[in-house]
Amino acid sequence: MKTPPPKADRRTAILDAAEAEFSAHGFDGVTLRTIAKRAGVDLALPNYYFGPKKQLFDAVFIRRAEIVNQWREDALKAAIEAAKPRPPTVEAIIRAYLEPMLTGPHLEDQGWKNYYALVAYVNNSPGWGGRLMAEHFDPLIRQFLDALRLSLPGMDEKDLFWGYQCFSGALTLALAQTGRIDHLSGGVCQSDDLADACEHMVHFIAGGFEAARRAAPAALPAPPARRRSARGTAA
Amino acid sequence: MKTPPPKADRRTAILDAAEAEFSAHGFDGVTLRTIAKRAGVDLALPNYYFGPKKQLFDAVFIRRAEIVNQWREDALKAAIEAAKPRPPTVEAIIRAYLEPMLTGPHLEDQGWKNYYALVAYVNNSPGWGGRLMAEHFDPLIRQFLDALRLSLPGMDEKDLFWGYQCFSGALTLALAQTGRIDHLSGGVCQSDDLADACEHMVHFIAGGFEAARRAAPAALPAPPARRRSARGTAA
DNA sequence: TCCCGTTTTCAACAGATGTTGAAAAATAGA
DNA sequence: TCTATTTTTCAACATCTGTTGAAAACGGGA
Repeated sequence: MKTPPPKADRRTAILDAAEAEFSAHGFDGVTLRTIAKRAGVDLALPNYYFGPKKQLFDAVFIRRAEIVNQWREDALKAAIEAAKPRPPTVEAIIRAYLEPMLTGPHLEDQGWKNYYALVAYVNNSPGWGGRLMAEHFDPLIRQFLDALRLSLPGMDEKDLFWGYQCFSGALTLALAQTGRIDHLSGGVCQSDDLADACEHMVHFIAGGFEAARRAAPAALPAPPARRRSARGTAA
Repeated sequence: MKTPPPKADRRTAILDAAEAEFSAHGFDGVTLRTIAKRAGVDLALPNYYFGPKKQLFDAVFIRRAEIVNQWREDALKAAIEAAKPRPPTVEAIIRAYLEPMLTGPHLEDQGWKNYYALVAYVNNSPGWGGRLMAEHFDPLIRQFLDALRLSLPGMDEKDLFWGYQCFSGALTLALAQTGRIDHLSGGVCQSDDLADACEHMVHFIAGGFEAARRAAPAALPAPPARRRSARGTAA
């Protein structure tokens, strides 16, 4: 009566259904009727619990955000602790960023896979997507950037941020689980095998950051000459 | 009478408008009325020229695909030629893949930037997006993978494909130009400065591929022991 | 048992959506 | 000019969309 009792909890049924639908078809590709039918509830019930459609989407996005953030923060602190008094390796930091999300028993739950695809969708959506990401993930990202700065002494700030952009892009595409790599590799890689993706990403991304630092022109007054050829502007 | 005369060409006006709208809001986030209004034409005209909505989307996607493919194929061949008789460096291959898209005078045209955002949208869309990408970009991608194989002797196939997945993800997020990196870096990086993104990506991605080869367990009978801790499945 | 707050259902709304057919206008060939 | 073809407009269609208000069903405390 006072606190909302978790009874048979149709709330989570709605969230699960919305999660699956939104992650597969995007915000505008999904109707409340589809969600309600999938959740096995009346059409009016999502609105009763969550208000308008956009608030339902936000509720889905937020539900698991703090959980995964906590995992990653713990992993980062553990990596720093394990390496003391020196800063951890770049690879250890990347691993702390990726492993809590991409490996572990929670991946048996299809709901988590749907959620990851949803995060990928949001991260690639211009405008409102960026706001959602910034609000819920930026604080932790800054912690990782701070750790990377310590592990990559002398690295230029611009290189660091562009490096993170590469990192984030690689992770985002992995989270999307589009099946592209399955087709391209002829089945050698499976995009829903997130643990496999993680293990490979760790090496690739760590190597990328270190190469980006090596290639940095540090504080040279003049940048190296660009080699480009002119080309027509359209067709 | 025989050939469709390109007159005042409302066709391209429609394609341009659709390109801008689809890239900003996705397929389902856009109405034909919005596109028609933006193009300054009647609502029925898109349907007259392109058929149903999905075919209009495909027409937008295809229009510039062959152009950019031709650019990249030329750049790859030039890189191979320039390095003969040895294979080109990994960095040269990555550069041939990125520079034709991300640098050059065609980026003055906002239409091209919109198109790139559209490609990012398609590449992150599960299901039908993968089919579009595969149909129009896979042949060229396989050429680049072949070149990478020659430049990375001894690299495991799985590592190569997962490396390409990282590469593709980094590029895709850059193409999306979501503005995330602007906010995160406090203005140090600008996501619509694709030439800057390109120059940094070249080093990062080339380093990633080389690190992925170094880290490869080659053909060891038993993979190295995984280090993970158990964790709860949800909350 | 009754009562009251919560949850669920039902039916309907006002507006938007993709698509179409027929009419009108423009165009080009004779 | 007349004529045949293409292009453009107009109006409407059937359907679907998010949202809502009122009624009904439920559930636990007296």
